[in-house]
Amino acid sequence: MGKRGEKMQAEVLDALKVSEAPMSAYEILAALRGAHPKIAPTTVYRALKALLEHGRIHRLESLNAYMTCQHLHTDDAAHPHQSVLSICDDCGAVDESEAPELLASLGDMLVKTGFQPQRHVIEVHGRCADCGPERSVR
Amino acid sequence: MGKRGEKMQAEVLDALKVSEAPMSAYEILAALRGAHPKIAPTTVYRALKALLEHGRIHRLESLNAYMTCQHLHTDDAAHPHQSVLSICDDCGAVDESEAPELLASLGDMLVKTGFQPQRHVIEVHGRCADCGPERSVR
DNA sequence: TGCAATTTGTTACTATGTAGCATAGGAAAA
DNA sequence: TTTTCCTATGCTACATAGTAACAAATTGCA
Repeated sequence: MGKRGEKMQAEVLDALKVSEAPMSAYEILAALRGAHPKIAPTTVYRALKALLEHGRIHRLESLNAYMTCQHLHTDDAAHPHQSVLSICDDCGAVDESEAPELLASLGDMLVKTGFQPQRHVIEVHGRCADCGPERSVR
Repeated sequence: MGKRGEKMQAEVLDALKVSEAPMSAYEILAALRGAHPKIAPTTVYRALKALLEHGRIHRLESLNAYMTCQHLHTDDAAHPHQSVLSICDDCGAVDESEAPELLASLGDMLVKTGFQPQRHVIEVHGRCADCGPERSVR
């Protein structure tokens, strides 16, 4: 296993940890420009790919953005998993929940039709508790 | 209500109906080049937006692509709804299922945390019945 | 030390989506 | 019928997201 990529991955992960909301790849790129003036998109995407494979981050398909995985990670235990992501369209905050029964019943339903599930994308848009019920004024 | 947009929308919808698999906006653009040599992306995106709002098509967030809604539509009844989309990564076919109980329990779970759901994105990647269980050779 | 493997840099490109403004054509009022 | 207005479309340009291909550098190991 190559360890050389880990420095860049750590910097990308730090950028994501600092941010409240998910970041697009190009926002990460901009954040790293300070330390690496010549950094290119390719470098960021390579780090993101590795982090995704290790389950350290999630990609938000409906936002084209990335966030850190909120579940516990020991340094060496890579554990990719399936989550439900709830996205506040008002403040941009995203929360991650596990819902094993729900995923199981979703899987069961599809298996009955002959479909073999491999990856779930479950993203719910709405308003988070902090932003409260629909306000007319934003 | 303006009716002028409907011609373009119908042509986009037809292109999607003809296709087995979902199409990207630019594939639709290419398909319409025959009838409209000078068509620009903007036009296609405007038609897609209107069709989405009327529930005639779905956007696949994890593919950046669009497909027709497989549920019945009378010509005037616009009924946007929430579906589960199962996407075959082998042949590209997408199937749409309704799962009201599942969506309800997902919603309930989030509401308990104070989150107010407004739009669900549920896309499951895997292999469809036709493509069968995992083949080593593709 | 020197070779092999892999990361990173670099350039260029493809894909996806939007802004802004001019124009045209239909609906509705005069 | 003619004018006015609203909105769809055409059009140019741009913004954002992601990838390919190859060169240069760095590390591990013989």
